[in-house]
Amino acid sequence: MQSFPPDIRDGFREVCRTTLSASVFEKLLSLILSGHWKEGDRILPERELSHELGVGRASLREALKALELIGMIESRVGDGTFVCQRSTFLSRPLLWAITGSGMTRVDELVESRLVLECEIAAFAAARATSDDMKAIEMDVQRLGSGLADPDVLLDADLKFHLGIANAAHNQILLNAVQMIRSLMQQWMLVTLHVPGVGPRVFAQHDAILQAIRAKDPAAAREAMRGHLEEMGGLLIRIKSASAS
Amino acid sequence: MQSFPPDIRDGFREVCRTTLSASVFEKLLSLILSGHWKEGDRILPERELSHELGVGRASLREALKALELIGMIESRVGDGTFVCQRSTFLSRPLLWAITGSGMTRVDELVESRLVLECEIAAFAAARATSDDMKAIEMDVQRLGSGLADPDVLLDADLKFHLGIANAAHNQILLNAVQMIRSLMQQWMLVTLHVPGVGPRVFAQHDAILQAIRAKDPAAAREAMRGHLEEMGGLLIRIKSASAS
DNA sequence: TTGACGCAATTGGTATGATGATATCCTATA
DNA sequence: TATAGGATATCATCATACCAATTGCGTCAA
Repeated sequence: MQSFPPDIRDGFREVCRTTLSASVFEKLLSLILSGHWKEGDRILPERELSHELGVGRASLREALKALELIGMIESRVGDGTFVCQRSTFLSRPLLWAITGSGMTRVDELVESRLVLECEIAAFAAARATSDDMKAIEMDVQRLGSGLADPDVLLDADLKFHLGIANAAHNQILLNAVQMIRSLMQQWMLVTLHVPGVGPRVFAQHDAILQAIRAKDPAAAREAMRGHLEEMGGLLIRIKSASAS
Repeated sequence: MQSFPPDIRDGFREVCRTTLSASVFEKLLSLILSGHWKEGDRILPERELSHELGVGRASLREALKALELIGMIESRVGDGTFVCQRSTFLSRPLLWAITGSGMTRVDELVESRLVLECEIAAFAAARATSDDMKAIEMDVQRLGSGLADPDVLLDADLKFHLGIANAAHNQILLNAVQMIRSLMQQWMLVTLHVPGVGPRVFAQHDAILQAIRAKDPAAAREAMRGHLEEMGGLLIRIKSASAS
């Protein structure tokens, strides 16, 4: 792993122009982002890690806590510290920004989704590989066979849209979709509980899939637009009905 | 079995189901996001604040450090702790994700911008208020009168695009534009140094402005698309030329 | 009067040790 | 064999002490 000279402490300290905690934070961050520590991995106990890095436990804890608060790692008492899914930490700051400024407007979320995912569907139609197609097809099938269970529906729907975003081969847009999706998550489930919505979603997903399979960007864009407009409209109606 | 003596801390602790640092973090976060603490404000010294909240200094520091690492506050030894500008912290986690995973693909940034800002321009044309228009017009003028200085160009360009995103009246999309912009910032300056680009940008900005003023969404979308495609293409050519 | 020097107070940065709470694993006993 | 209990590992929190950097004030000399 890290083969440092006997005295890691001095070498480590020389590098740090800012504070120790910040250096530790950056080091841990890069270890996670580079994939050296993967999702679900358990990282060393605080005491060992602090000894290994040659810093006090307080400094290490400040870095760890920062990582935890932005959602990159999770600490469980008596168990250890674990790396979280990559998608969660991206959405959190945005979530703060939205909720913190009191702007939890559903219509803005729906609109943002429309802007992003229509074009993403078009890109996917132009760029999807056969592996991408297989993944998307599987999600459509899974949704079709789980119409009874809203939880399965929610998950299959999520995977479907992420699969398409993945097929668009643009990391930035993929991240954006993930963020918006996690912001909408709470309301999605409400929509999927409405009777008759499941089969409708299935049909629309299938239409989108066909357009992508046919490598027809314009058709994919319009199919996605129809899907999102209908579901978004339903969501907004439910929201305004429950508010009044 | 045994009853604890009345203690102020118990009330605070009972509320927190998570950890103490997380509670403190959320409390401070809301104080900043709600505007109770404004940009540039100096917040209480650690010792006083920890005493005020009834938590140990270590716990408070973990929360403060997290806020500092995501760019919301800044600590200076012997001076104090201050609230940063709001715009910086939004993009940081995404910045880490992009740079950390080695995906610094300019073409993806350009493409993402295209997807977002074309529709945003259309929304702006439909929704801009007279105040929005004034702000946008001012930025166009400022760019026109500062063609000689790339730094002014960069700033006026940024303000122009943010002004339009603001006029679209969608917080989510505004945040998205801010993020992508800060990711591109380093390369934007290179583009604006190319001779002849300044006047070209000015003309295109003006065209977009006219379309928005005319409340013509389709024209605004196409004007923005033309602008971004030309500048994006230029940027990609510069990047690939310097890479080879 | 004014400038420079220096000391003390303030404030964040770091380290350490102690104590508590909780999850996991192992062992002993019924 | 199954369950209860303890041993252990691990994070959570606090108190304290000391270090380092900055600020500000007061003193002293020109």
